[in-house]
Amino acid sequence: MSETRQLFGAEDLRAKLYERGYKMTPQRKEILKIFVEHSDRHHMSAEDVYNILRDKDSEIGLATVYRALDLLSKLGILVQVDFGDGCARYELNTADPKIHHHHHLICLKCRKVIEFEEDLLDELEGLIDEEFGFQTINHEVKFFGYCQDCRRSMEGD
Amino acid sequence: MSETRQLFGAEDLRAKLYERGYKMTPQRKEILKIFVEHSDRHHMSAEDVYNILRDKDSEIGLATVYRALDLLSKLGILVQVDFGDGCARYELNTADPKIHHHHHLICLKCRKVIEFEEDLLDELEGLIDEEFGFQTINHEVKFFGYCQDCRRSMEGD
DNA sequence: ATGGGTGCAAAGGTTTTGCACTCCG
DNA sequence: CGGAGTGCAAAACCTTTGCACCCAT
Repeated sequence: MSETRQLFGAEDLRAKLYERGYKMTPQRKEILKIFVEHSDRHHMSAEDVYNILRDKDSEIGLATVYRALDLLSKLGILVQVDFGDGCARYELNTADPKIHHHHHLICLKCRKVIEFEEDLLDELEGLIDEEFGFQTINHEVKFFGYCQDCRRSMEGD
Repeated sequence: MSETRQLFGAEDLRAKLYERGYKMTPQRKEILKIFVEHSDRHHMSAEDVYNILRDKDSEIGLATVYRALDLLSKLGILVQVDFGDGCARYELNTADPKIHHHHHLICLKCRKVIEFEEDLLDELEGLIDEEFGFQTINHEVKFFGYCQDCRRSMEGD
């Protein structure tokens, strides 16, 4: 009875892969593990993951990282987010679809990303289905602006 | 007394450019004109704009298109949006900051983009300033999912 | 006239792909 | 075993940059 185990284990991965006819490999396991271990350090790019692997003396190639991130996203284990900084980023998708609605404040000056929780949009999804017949799988809300620190440092302008 | 003139004219552009020390050029005028003329066909990429220019036998180079799109965004005339399809897209920023809050429904299957208006988030910006001291300049809301057509065509699955 | 702007081509960065080899099931 | 998965390097993309020339101001 380990339903409230931590985030996402190797067996969850195996099951999800098997479900769709993919194989479990050490590479996929290792890459997912990095996201679980770095669940504090959200939204990592392929390069970020690759660098962590190299630090660990892993032999996993960059192409494999890209392929794994893509696959894990398709399986709904990761979600891709894009902060307009020229590379795709990924973060763990928490299991409960009602929980993963955190959003991002992106500072246009220092590029810092602040997260916040907000479930305000759930009701909106219902309206969107009614009006457009559109079934929302995931949504993404980003606020671009200036963070507290940068606002202070710009006061002189 | 032409305050309610159409979208965005050459003189508005000249003024905005001058204001920041940039020059008015035929290229910049032409590129903006494309957005005004194609205000129905939203969110165009640099390549899209370049192709329209080529159809018109314009000599404007792709690098100039990129530079102009970047500049027009900095001036607040265009806004950059990203649908995760590998290239940056741009659309006209309507003059009134309270009006431009339309958002996007992006179909994961056919890549169609549906727009909808929703000002629900204005109140949220106030809360964000209070809580994080973050000053929002612009926000972006995207719903990823399946459109009506694709849902129908997938019914067999 | 003069400094910003342009066009071209080359370089840059991220992501994808072809192919031989490996290894999971 | 057999086919999916991997690693490497090359290719493919989108975007930026260097440079000589051009043209708004």
